[in-house]
Amino acid sequence: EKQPCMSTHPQKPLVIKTGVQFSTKVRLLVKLPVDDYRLKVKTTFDKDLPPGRVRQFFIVTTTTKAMDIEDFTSGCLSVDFRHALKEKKSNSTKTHNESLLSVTEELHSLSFEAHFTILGLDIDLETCSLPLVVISNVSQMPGAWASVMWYNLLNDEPKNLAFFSNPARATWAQLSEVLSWQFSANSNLGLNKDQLNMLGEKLLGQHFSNSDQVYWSKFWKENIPGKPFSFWIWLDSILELIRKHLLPVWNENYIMGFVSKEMERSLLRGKESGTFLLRFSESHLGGITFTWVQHNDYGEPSFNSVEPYTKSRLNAVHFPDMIRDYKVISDRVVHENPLKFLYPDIPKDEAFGQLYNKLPSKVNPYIPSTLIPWSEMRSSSASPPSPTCDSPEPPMTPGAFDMLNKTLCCDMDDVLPCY
Amino acid sequence: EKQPCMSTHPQKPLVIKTGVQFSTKVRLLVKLPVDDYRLKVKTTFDKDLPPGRVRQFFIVTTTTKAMDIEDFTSGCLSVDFRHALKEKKSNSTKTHNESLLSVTEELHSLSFEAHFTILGLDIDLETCSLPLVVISNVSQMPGAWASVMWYNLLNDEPKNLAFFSNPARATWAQLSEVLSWQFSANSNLGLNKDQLNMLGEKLLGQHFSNSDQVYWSKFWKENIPGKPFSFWIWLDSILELIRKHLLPVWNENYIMGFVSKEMERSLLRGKESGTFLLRFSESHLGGITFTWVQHNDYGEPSFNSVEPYTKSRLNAVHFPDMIRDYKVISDRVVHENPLKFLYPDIPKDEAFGQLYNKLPSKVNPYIPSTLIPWSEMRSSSASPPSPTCDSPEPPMTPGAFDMLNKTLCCDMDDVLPCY
DNA sequence: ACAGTTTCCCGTAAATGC
DNA sequence: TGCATTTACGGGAAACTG
Repeated sequence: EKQPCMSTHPQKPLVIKTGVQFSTKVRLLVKLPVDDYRLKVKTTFDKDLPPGRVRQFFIVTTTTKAMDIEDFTSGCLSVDFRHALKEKKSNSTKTHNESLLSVTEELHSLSFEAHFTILGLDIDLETCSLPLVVISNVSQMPGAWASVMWYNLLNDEPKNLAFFSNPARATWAQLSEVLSWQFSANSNLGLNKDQLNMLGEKLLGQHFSNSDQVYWSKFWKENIPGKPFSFWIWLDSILELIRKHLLPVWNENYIMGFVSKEMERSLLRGKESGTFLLRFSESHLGGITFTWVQHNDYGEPSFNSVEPYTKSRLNAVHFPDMIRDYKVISDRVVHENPLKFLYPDIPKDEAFGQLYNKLPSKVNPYIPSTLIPWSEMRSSSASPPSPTCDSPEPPMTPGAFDMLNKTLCCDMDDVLPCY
Repeated sequence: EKQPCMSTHPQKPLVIKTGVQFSTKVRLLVKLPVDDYRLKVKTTFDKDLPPGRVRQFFIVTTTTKAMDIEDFTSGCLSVDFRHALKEKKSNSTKTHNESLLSVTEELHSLSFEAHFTILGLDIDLETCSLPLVVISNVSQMPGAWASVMWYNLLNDEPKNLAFFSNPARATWAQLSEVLSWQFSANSNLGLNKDQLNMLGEKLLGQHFSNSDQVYWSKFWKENIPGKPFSFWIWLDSILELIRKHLLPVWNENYIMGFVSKEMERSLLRGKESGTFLLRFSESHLGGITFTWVQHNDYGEPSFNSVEPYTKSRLNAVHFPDMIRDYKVISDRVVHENPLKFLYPDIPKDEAFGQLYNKLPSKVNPYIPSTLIPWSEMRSSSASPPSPTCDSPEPPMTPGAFDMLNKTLCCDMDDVLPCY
């Protein structure tokens, strides 16, 4: 009969951080015959304390408020709350050992009650929020949001606060839809088939089908083999990177993002030298890199990926400007920007032109100085470079790339062996 | 008889931010005959509310606590408090108009009381802190600290909470000592005569003496002519820059810092090309720049200052590395780093060598990429450059500097005209 | 409308608890 | 001791308030 709404973190409802205000709204969906009746709603946190809860919280703000007419045409009654939660420091003897759940898997709820008497009848109204996750620091947000997504994707019983003691599995068909939705919820663009395919391989291995199941632990708890973070922590770091630093570039669909290194190479192999694509780092949290292809005199391709840019660098330099200004220097000569065509064949400035920041062209007494992204490559001593300074745009020395490829082959972590 | 101590912000005692804990300690300096007596100390904020106070605060934590034996050898009694303050939202009618003082000029106090009876005598003990400034955001810290310094430098009456309704003036002799102390309190190095002289000229004009007086308003309230900030706000931004980004460089005395542009040029004029010095920006808050001298073929010096580096860039790149890696590029040729000798004649690497960050030398599959500070200079079309690429370290083209000097002359804000 | 001031709350670092 | 979780609070930005 009553319908509660919750609003906390803008895009992350159902997660509540202690000490941070959140709003709730309760609406009475039936029209009472007496609309001037002072109908009081009382809010209770964890009214029916579920078993296995270690932490207890209470509402530090007003818990009781009278309903009011929300909309004069309908005469609907509603009430808005502005709450905040605090942990009850219980010196309880029960330790965390009984539940192997982490705090972000602990589900809570908010109950709303109202009592009134009409025509001699005592009426009790009660409603309850969807399960909530309570965190104490934003660093717990990724885990909390993972729980909210997983619960609402897979739970079909009502108010199943013990869901994570035995969490259901998601089929890839279900999960991939949610993942794409996470991107479209944070931007204007979801994930396409190819991107989802790469993510599916990451979770399920080379050959998988839509009906394959993903375990909650594989999604959130267990680290990706060889990496110090789980699948969702990795993916969420990318969502945050997009939100904070790459929104226009992502919205324009200029970031291929999720592409395996095998695929990356096979895509770039046949393209013109200087063709590049943007890809999220699989080894660093919240990193983006570009890979470009360069063909040597014999037409053999080599692939180069720049060290991923993370938020600390993107705070200092605008990402499209990085692409515009990227320089390779060898032997004191600044080579032409090796990034020429965004895959498949869009001239760089045509794609990114409208995203560049204006250069500070104001006349000022200082020599303008910026931080530019650059890479220094040393040519191998066997083939000393002869930079053609007279040429306005000297090509990269093949020697530099030979050397580079040798280096690249030393580490198999994030790069394919060079054949 | 009792001696209170206050501890708030590490280096900024007597400033209290609402909602942030601070500690106090009260020590009984006389030894009472009964040392097991439960002597309770009560804390009150603004016990004797001074007139003209618009804001009222109260202590949200424990205000009363029993003294304890601090030191068993002396048997001294003392008590430690951990307090926090909150504003009393008084719906008082008195507005802020009666006092033209800003909140950081409003002085408050903390009182400590204890009562006991001994041998039939009622004894009241009471003591009180030095005047306090209460702020609600760290952005008010510079103003608050200015008040604390000025009060403690110049007030000689006891507990003069109305001090800022008619603040005394400081002689330059007094003030310069305090300013130097601010630097030595934040680092290992105070200010020398030359640096203080530049600051004195900024406040008092070209010719001044130690007995000249500085007005409080000139020190803190009024903006420096032509600038959107006052003297202290400017100086404090530099203290913060040093604390957060330049501590080792400052401690080594490598930052001349406070030097007028006239002086800068006269110092560099006679020095070898590539001699540079480090100076704080006078036009940007919390900025540092380097100026180097370059002599052309006729022996005429030109001076170049790079756009000041502020915290956002220093967050991304370590300052000594900026000096090591600074590059000037013209016509696709990277010139030798123009910074060679730290004034007067210390080879750059000898001075900064031990301050450089290690370059990430780890082998990884990515092309290492860093942000480098660089300036691009275009040579004038009249004298096309002929970069000598065969020379391992090509000198800067004179043409580039001619062009640059023309540009420099356009703006008189922060640079001298070129003669 | 606006400037001075406070509130809000993220994000890093430190402290705490198990 | 190490890891999980909470607390602390600086700092940027929004909200408030005369």
